[in-house]
Amino acid sequence: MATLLTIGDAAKASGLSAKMIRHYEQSGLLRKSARTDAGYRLYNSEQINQLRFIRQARHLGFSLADIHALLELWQNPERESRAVKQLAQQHLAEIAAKIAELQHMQQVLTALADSCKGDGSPHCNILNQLAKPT
Amino acid sequence: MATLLTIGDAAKASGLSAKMIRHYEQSGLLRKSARTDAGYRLYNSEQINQLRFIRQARHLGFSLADIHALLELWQNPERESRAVKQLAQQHLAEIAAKIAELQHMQQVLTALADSCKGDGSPHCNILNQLAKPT
DNA sequence: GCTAAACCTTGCCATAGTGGGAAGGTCAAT
DNA sequence: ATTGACCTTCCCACTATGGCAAGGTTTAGC
Repeated sequence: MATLLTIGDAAKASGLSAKMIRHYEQSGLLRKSARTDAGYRLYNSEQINQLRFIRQARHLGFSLADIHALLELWQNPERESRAVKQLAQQHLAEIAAKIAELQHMQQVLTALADSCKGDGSPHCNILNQLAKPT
Repeated sequence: MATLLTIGDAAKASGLSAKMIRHYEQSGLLRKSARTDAGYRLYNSEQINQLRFIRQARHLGFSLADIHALLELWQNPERESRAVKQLAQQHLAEIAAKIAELQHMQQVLTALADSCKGDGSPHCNILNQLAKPT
C-alpha cells in the first residue's frame, strides 16, 4: 500500500525540517509533490528516500547545487560512476582547502593566545599583533 | 602632517575593499569618517590602522561582532588582557569544532570515494550509501 | 455540533559577509 | 570642455536556514 506522509511526518522521517523540504521543492531540487484536496503536500516512500538522500548529502557538506547533480545521477540508470566520483573529489578538495585555512588560523591564533597572559593587565600580544602594520 | 586618504586609497592601504569599508561603517564597526565638502570619505592614519586591524582579525576568522569587541578592547587603555584572551579562546574553540566537523566529512567521504570505481559503469557506492536509510 | 490544539498553506523578513551594478556627482588631466 | 577615474547612495544577489504572521484544515474531546 502507498503510505503517504504529510510534510511534518516526512520531516520527521527524513531528519529534515518541513521548512527546508518546501524550500528544496521551491528551488527545484525536488519535483512538486502531490497534494490533498486541501493543498497539503503528500510524500510517498520513494520521495522519503530522496529526502533522506538529501539529508545525508548535506551532512557530508555537499551544496544544494551538488546535491541537485547527485540526485540526477542517482536517478539516471545510464550514469557513469566517474561523474559521481568526480563530484565527490571536487568536494573533498574544497573540504581540504577549508581545513587547511582553519588550521592556519588555529596555528596563528593559538600562538597569539599563548603569548597573552590573560590577566588583569592591559598588555596583550593578540591586540599588538592585530594592530601591527602587516 | 595629517595625510588623509580617500576610500579607494584606504582600501589599498588596508587590504580591504572600499565596499567593505563602507559596510563596516554602516554596521557600526567603524565610526563615521570625516568627509570632504563633496561628501568623499577621508581616513587618517589612525583609521588606516583600524582598517588593518580589522583585516587581520578577519584573516583569523573573527566575526564582525568579535571584531567590534576586539576594537573596543584595543582602544580601551583600561582593558584586561583576560577579556581579549577569552575572545580568542572562544574563537579557537569554534575553529576546532569546524575543523572536527570537516574532518569527519572528509573521512566519511574519502572512504566512500575510495569504494567507487569511477569508471563508465553506473554502480557507485557513494550513491548507494547516500540512498541507504540511515 | 462546537471548540481547541495541532497541523498545514503562502509570504515576507532575517541572518553573515561579500560582491555587483545602476544612477549620479566630483576631480584631475588633457 | 571633455574624458576617465574616482566617489556617493541604494538596491539586489548569493547560501542555507530559521522565524513569524495570517489564514485554512483536520482531529480529538466535550
